[in-house]
Amino acid sequence: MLSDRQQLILNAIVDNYIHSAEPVGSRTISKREDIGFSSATIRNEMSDLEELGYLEQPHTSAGRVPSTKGYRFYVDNLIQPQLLNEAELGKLKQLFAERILHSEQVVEYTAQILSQLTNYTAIVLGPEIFEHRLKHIQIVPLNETQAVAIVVTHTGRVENKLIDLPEGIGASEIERLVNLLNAKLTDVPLWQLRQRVYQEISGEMRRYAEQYEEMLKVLDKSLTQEEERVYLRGATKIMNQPEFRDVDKVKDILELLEQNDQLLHLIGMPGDGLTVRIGQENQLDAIKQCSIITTSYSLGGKPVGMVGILGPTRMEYGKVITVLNYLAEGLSRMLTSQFEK
Amino acid sequence: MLSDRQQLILNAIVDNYIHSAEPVGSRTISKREDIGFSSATIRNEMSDLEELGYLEQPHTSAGRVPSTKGYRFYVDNLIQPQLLNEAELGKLKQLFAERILHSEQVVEYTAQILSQLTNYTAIVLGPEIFEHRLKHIQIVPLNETQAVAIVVTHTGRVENKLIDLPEGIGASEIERLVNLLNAKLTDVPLWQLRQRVYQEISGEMRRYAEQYEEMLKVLDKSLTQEEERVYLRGATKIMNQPEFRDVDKVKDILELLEQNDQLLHLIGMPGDGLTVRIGQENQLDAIKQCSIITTSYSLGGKPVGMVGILGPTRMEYGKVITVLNYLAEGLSRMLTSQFEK
DNA sequence: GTTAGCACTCATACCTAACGAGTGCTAAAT
DNA sequence: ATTTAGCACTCGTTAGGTATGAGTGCTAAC
Repeated sequence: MLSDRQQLILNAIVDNYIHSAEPVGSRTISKREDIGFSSATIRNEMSDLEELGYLEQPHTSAGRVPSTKGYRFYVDNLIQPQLLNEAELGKLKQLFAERILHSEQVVEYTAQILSQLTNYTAIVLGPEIFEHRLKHIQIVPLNETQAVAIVVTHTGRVENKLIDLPEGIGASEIERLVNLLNAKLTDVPLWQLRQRVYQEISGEMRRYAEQYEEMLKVLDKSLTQEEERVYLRGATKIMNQPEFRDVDKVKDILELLEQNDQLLHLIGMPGDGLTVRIGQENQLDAIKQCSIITTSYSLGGKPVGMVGILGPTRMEYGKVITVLNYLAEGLSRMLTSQFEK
Repeated sequence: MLSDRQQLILNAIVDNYIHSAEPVGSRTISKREDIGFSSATIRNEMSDLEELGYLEQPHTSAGRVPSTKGYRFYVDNLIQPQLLNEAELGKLKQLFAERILHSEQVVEYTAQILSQLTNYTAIVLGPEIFEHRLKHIQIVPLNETQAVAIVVTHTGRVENKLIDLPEGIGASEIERLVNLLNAKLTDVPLWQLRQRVYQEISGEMRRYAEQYEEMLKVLDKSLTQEEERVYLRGATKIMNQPEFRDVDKVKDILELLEQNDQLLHLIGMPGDGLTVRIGQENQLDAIKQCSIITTSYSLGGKPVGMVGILGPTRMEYGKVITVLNYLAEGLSRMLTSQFEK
C-alpha cells in the first residue's frame, strides 16, 4: 500500500499531467503549494512509485507520466468530486427544462451538451424500450404486397417497419386485426408483446383464416424490431489534445467511432453503474491511449440506457464523473416522470 | 484557347498528380507513353501554362501542380468517362436489388456504398417528401396534454411528432378529427396538405368546437415538419490522402462535417444537375483544398434529393462522376418504381 | 529522514553542408 | 521556327554534428 506522502505525490503528478500534458519533473511538484518537500525527496518517491508501477518515464531525462495503474489508483482513491460552475449548471438545467420533446430527442441533446461541457467525445445509448408500454399499433397498407407497421409507446416513441403482406389479405382483414391488437395489447410492456401475441391473440385469430398465420410472423418481426440508437457527438474533440496531433492515431479512433456496432461495444450495457476504463484496460487497440467513462440512466429504477465520455487517458476524471452523474440522474428523473404519466 | 499540345500536357500533369500527389516535373511527363516530346519542350509549355494560370509551382525547384483553373479546364474539357469494373458494378447492382427497405434506408446504404467505392467522403440528402402522397394520418394521445401525430406516405415513409393537445379535448373528438382527415386528405401530395387542411377541413371542423382552432395549429405544425436528413459516410477517408496528414487541416474539415446544417450547404439543393466545385471555388475556408461533386436524383422526373462526394482537389474526377451518375440514375429508377405502385 | 550538490543522460533545437530534383536559359540541331 | 541538349542555378530535404537544458540518480552533508 502507498504511504500518505506517496499518495499525495501521485495525486500531484496526475493532476499536473492532466493539465499540462507534459511529463512532470520533481521540481515542478516540489514547487506546488500543497507539497512541502524538496525536489530531491520527490525524486526518491518518484523513483519508488515508478518501481511500483504507478509512473512511467518516456525516457531517462524526462519527467514522469502516470501509468494505467497510476491513473487507476488516482481514480479509485484520490479523485475528489468536483463542483460545476454556474454556466455549466445552467446549461444542464436548461436541457431538462425542455418539455415538448420525444425522449429520443432529449437523449440526443444530452450527447450534444455532454460533449460541449467536457470538451471530449460523448457517446449516448438511447433508452431501451423494453419497459415502455404499448399505446397504439397501426398497420397501413401501401399496396397489395407491402405495408408499414407502426408501434407507438406510451412515452411517445414511434417505431415503424416496412413489412411484406401475405398474399390475398384484404384491407378489412387488416383492420380487424389491428383493432384486435389494440383492444388486447394496449398497456402491455413491449418486452411481453411477442409472448402475449402468441398467447392471447393467435387463438382468436386462427379462427378467421389461415392468412393470419403468415400475418403473425410478420407482426412478430415488426414487434421485435429494436434498433439500437447510439448518439455520437464531438468526435473531433480528440484532435484538440496535444497527444493526438498525429493523424494516424486520430484516424484509428475516428474510424472506430464511425462504426455504430463498435460504439455499442464501447458504451456497454445498461445496468453497469459508473465505469471507468483506462488506457490499456480497453480491449480495442485504437483506444488504448484513451479512457472511457460510462454510467447508466434508468427509468423507474431500472437501467435502460447509457451515457459515456471518451477522452485521452489524461482526462479530467473528476469533472467528467461529476457531469455524467448529474446528467444520468437528470435523464432518469425526466424519463421516469414521463413514464409515470 | 489552349493548343492541342498544351491540352495534352495539362491532361498528363493533372492525371499524374492525381495519382502521385507529388508535384510533377517535366521529365516525368516526357517519359509518358502518350507524350513524344523532350523534357525541355515540356518545360517551355509548362512555363506557358503557368503563366496562363493553369499550373502552380509550390517553389522554384519543384515540379508543377494544377491550379483550380487547371482542374476546372481538366474537368470541363479533358476528362474521359471511366468505366467501372466488375466488382464495382456488382456492388451497385446489389444495392438496387434489395427489396424490403424504406426508401430512406436505401438512401442510407447509398451513402455507404458511395464512400466504399470511391474512397472519399459521401454525403447524401434524403428524398424530399413534397411529392409523396398522404396514405394515412394518425393521432395517438399519450396523456391529457400530449399526443403523437403520425403521417404515413404512400412510399412507406413515416414521420412523427410530439404535439401538445389543446386543453379539454377528448379522445372521441380526436378520433373524429382523424377520421375526417383520413377521409378528406388521402392521396393528397404532402406539399398541398397545409393548404388543403385550411381549405376543405377547417370549415367543417369549425362547426364542432373552438378547440379545433387550437387543434388546427397543432396539426399544421406536425404536417409541416420536414426534417432534412443528410447521411454522411466515410468522413475519415480524407485522412488517407497524403496532403491531409496534418491534424489541423483535417480537424477543420471534420468539424464542418459534424454540423448537419453545414452539410446541407455543401450538398446543395435538388435540381442542380451534376455540379463540380473545385478547391477555391468553394465558399467555406475549411474545404478550399477539397472538391465536391454532386448530382441530384429524382422521383418521377422531378429532382428530390442529392448524392455527393467530398474529396481532395486531387480527386479522381472521372471515376467519381461515373459512379455518381450511375447511382443517381439507379436511385431515381428505384424511387420512381416505388412511387408508381 | 531530508536535502543540497553535481555528474550524467538524452530529447530537442539549431546550424551547416551535401544532395538532388527540377527549373530557365542559351545555343546547337532539326 | 521548333525542338532539344546542355548547363548553371534554385531551393527544399536530409544528414551529421553541436549546444542546450530539463530532468534524473547518486552521494554526502544536514
